[in-house]
Amino acid sequence: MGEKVVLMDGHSILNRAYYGIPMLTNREGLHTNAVYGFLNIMFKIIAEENPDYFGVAFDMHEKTFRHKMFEAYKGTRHKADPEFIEQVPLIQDMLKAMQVPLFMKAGFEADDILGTIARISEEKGYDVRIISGDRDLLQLATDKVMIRIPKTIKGQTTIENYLKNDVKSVMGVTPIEYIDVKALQGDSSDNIPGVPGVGPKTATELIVTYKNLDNLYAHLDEITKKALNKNLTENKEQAYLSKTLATIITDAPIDVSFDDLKVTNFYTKEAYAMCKRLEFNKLLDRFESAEVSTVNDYELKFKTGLTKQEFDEIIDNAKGKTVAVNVIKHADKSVSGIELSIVTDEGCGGNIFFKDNEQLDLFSLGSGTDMDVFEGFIHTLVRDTAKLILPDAKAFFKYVNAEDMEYLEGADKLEDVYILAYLLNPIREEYSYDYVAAEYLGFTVPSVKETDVATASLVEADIALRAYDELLKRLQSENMLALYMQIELPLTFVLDSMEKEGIRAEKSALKEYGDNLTESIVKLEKNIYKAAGEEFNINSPKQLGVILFEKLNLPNGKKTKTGYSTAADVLEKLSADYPIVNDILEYRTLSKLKSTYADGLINFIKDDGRIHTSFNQTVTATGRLSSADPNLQNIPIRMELGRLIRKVFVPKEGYTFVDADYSQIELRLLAHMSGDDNLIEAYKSGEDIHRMTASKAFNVPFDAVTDDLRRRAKAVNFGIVYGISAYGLSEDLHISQKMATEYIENYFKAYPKIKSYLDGLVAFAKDKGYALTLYNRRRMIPEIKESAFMVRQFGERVAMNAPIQGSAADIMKIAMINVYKRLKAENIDAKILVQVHDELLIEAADSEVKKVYKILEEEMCNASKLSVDLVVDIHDGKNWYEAK
DNA sequence: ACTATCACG
DNA sequence: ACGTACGTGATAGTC
Repeated sequence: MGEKVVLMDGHSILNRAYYGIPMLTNREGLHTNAVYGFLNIMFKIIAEENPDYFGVAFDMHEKTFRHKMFEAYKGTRHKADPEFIEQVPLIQDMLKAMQVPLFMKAGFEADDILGTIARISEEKGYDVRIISGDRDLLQLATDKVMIRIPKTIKGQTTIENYLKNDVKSVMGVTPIEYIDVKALQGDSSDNIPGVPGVGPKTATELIVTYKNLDNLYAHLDEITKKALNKNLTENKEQAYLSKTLATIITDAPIDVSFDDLKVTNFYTKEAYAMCKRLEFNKLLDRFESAEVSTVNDYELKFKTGLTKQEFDEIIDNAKGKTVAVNVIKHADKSVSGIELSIVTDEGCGGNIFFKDNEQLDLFSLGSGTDMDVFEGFIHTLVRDTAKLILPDAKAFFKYVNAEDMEYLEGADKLEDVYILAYLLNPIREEYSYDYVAAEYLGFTVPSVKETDVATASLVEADIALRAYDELLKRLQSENMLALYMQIELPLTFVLDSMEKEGIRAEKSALKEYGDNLTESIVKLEKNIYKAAGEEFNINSPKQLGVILFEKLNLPNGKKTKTGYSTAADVLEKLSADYPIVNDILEYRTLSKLKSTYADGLINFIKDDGRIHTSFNQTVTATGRLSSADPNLQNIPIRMELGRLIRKVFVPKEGYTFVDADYSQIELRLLAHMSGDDNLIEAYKSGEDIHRMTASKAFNVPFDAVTDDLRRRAKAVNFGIVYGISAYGLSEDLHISQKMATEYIENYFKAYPKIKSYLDGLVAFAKDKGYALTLYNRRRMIPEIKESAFMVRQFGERVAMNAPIQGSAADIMKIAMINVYKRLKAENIDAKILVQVHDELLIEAADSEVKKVYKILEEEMCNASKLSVDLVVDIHDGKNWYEAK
């Protein structure tokens, strides 16, 4: 077997990949789908061919010399997406990093380079494979030169292979004749004019008969079709010109050194770093992990697994210093315990592991001797350091006792690195230390997967220490320092308090609620099976779809990617005519309540009888909090049956729930931020805002607004806040898009400044790439610069929504901090337990309820001074149901 | 790991 | 023509 040369057509494969793979972007906002697809095709080919020589050819520029000669035909060539163009240098850099030779030559297309190298290779007796997405290359096929055309359909890549004979059997002409076919039929994407009126079929027929242009024109008189004959005659010159354009040059003046083409090692450290940067995590497996540590300048100088004595010394050394501290609870199958890592600003650091035989409980640390030592270390770190740099302050607080927490709150010596990173770009999935290292320090560091937990926790501390200064600087230059110092950082203490406090939930009541549900569910199940004529899994949308739309033949409206849609809005349309559908809807409701709430919540009730959720501060794109494990921000309320669950949330004995929620805070913010006089006046009048909107937008006297009209106006108000679209509104109100458009126009007529305000938000985001809230919180909107219409429109809606939703979040956070501080300062026996975006739930000693009302009212209303008043509704009760 | 669905603001 | 309201998290089923 001779040696093998594999050549890739860079642009064309990149282009195939671009259109074949869904859009991907990395955290820098670089588009990477084409690069990713290219590499996958490349690896597949290399695995199949195992070549001795490998290279990739690129066009020098979008328009090459040969085509510049014929400027006239340029018009048909449509401009490539910027998202594609951006990836050309990326793949070239990647290939260079992989030691793959690139071929480019001014004045020649990639085709010419491929043709030339293929010819030389064949002359040397090598087998040649050319990988391209372009059938033009077929003219290069011989018995030794195979053209391979990959096609990616639904993620599956199949490859068409053409040797000389394959071209003949598939295209009907030989590779050489194929040039003349192209000359006749033309190719608009390649600016080859061809002969008017001659398409692929006629062109092939003609060349099959006459073999080439010369012979065709020599026998022109044999062409009996009048129009065809005329076209060929009149466009003879253009046909020959087209042939020149279509012919791939095989003797381009390029130096081909087969030494350079020799395949060496693709998996270099540079390539590894690039894959990391582009976030091609699946490809990283191909690299030996030994490369990792040598990728860049990062070096971990500290040791893991220190003894108590060794760590003692390091802690001693840390006194009075700036220290990064990281605590990781580590629950492996074999060992459970805590990793404690610290790094000081004077180059000292280390890690120690505290083994715990029993399962660690966050809310009551074990009392073994090891735990005593651990607690001693934490105490010293809290009290005796000058500054604490924490990757995740709230997580750290879980290991700090109440007294030390008091001290910390007053000490002003904290930085939270992940909050800093979150504020700089809140749309990240996560803020892991390897992200911070790569984004803000330019280091590639081993991720937890690539190393062990101990090392990872130490690296995390190290990165936190190295990064916080840079992060603060960036925050300052973006005018976000106040947001960080006055809102987010103080809030960590409030959230910590809420999480530690938890909320009491009655296990027995929850159990009873669940049992009642089960009874109803069983009955519904029976009905459904009977109506369906068989038993099936009602929870499976797939099986349900088959039963409803195939077996029972119900009229089906919408479809999803995977099959029939059985979503509630689809089923609701059918429920009037088919009783089974009603039962299914009810079954859905009940099983949701049972699985997520009744059964779900019971597992979260701890020994103290309370549920301790996590309020996440670095999750949402807009600045809101989120709640998880369990989510206490989506406890049912809209339907009575679900709402009853709130009765299991109760205050401890002698205490009462006080619940306060902002009235229409987002709409009030819209009034303030847009400065629309009509909306501001509407609020100042104190009238029902939806009724007012209906009256103004639908041109009806205020008192004549019907409930239905009010409902529609309310939907428009919501729509405005979401970043209005006629489609969305029409779906929501079940009206035509035309009607919805009319509603929106009327709305903007009623509130003219809102229109210009929203337009301004979109323009701002288009210009800057982000949106801002009242308190300078930033939301990146990369979508707004995309060329894909849908994506860009989404970006525009986000640009309208983020400032409103985000400002409401800012204000609520300020209110939380102030309420928290007031309760503390005035020594009131009451604690904030839960926040639900515009609502605060407080557990107050019965005797303190009145004071708590006052504090909530004052602090929530005065959290921000707007041109319309902030209004708060407050209730109290002996459970969450009553208090709301 | 991904999709569909549905609970909340 | 494109085919969606903004922001979350949990569950069950499917691959």
